[in-house]
Amino acid sequence: MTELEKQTEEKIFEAATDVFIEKGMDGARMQEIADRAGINKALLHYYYRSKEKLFDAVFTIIAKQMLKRFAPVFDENLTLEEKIRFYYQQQTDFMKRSPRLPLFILNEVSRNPQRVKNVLKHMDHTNLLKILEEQHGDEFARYKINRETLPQIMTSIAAMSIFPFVAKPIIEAIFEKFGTNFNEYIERRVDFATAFTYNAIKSREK
Amino acid sequence: MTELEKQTEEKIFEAATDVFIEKGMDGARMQEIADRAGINKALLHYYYRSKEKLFDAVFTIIAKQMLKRFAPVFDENLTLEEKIRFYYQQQTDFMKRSPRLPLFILNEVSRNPQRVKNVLKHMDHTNLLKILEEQHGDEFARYKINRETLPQIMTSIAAMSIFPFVAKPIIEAIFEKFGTNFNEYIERRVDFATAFTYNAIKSREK
DNA sequence: GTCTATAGAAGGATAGAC
DNA sequence: GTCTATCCTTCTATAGAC
Repeated sequence: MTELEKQTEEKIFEAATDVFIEKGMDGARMQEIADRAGINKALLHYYYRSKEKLFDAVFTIIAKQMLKRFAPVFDENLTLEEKIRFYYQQQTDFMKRSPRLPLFILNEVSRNPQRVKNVLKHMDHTNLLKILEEQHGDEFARYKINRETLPQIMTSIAAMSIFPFVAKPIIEAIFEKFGTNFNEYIERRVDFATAFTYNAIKSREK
Repeated sequence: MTELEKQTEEKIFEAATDVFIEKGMDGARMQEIADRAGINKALLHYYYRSKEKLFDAVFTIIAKQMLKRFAPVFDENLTLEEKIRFYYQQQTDFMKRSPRLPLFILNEVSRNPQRVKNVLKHMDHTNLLKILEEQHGDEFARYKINRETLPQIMTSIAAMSIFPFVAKPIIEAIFEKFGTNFNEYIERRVDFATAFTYNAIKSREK
């Protein structure tokens, strides 16, 4: 593959990424992707046979990149509270730069649930739970974190960080009526969510 | 307006609601709406001039119905904990019946933020904050709930209840690997979220 | 590998008969 | 009010020249 080929393919891929995230699969137009890439429609089909295949390529890469960012959560040198904070920080930083991305993924995954399975298929997940249990076994016992409550806690943490960006237009509209500023709210989000979550977990102790 | 007219218009509206929620504005097809309503495309345009206007009608009604369901949260006979539980219960019951609805709304609102403002425009919102402050002034003081932390708490509560349904395909795929069942998880969600949230709030006391 | 031109299908919208 | 037939635009995809 020559340098020029790679350049073109990459330009197409980047343009497609932008347009798909902005408009979704159904709303995206091959013409717009071609325009943004500075080439014509025919060339899109030369590199990627169809809109569907182009979308799949974009979606797979994006989803895998998102997953990769959170491996450091399993860093053993962090306390449980630090892990929680680290996760919130990573998510928030990421979504401040790509605010439309979470909704895009939720959307397309909902329309085609098979996509998630394809992405997760090649991930080493079997040990993640064990790693957490080994690193924080005593805390898990003290706070009654088990195979029943851990899913509740983890989805709550994901929810707390992702939802504000997914529901941004609604939150902004409501905040406007009460004189609250969305950006200031986000600036405080990591601190608040970390304390809120960790306090909730700690108070499970009896 | 005759009974038959109303019947047809309603059949169209209901079919459109189903299709729009399932496919979104971009993915929906007038032909499919006509088929499901048992009429032809021309009649769609007779009642609603365009796809856009049909969509607007559907979206406005749905959004207003959703908002209406939560007025009882401001019932003065409930304690703060009961209010939180009531909200989680309402949301969860609602989304168990219409699981695709929250993502639909988030999606379309994100693509056209003006829609939220149109829906909120006719709502009496100015007093909601005052009502809450009057009913729970002492708890607000004790737990340091103010105009800065209340938005954090309320978005957290919304997140905890809505996110599991919005991210259902992802959560299900991950749960599957760990042998967790989504429906059982949801059955426990109201209890867990209520305790989690209320504990987090209480632990703000110093 | 990249372009122009166009095929072919689908979708929204309308005209006109009943 | 409801239908059939059709217009017109838009979109994906391909053929063929360079």
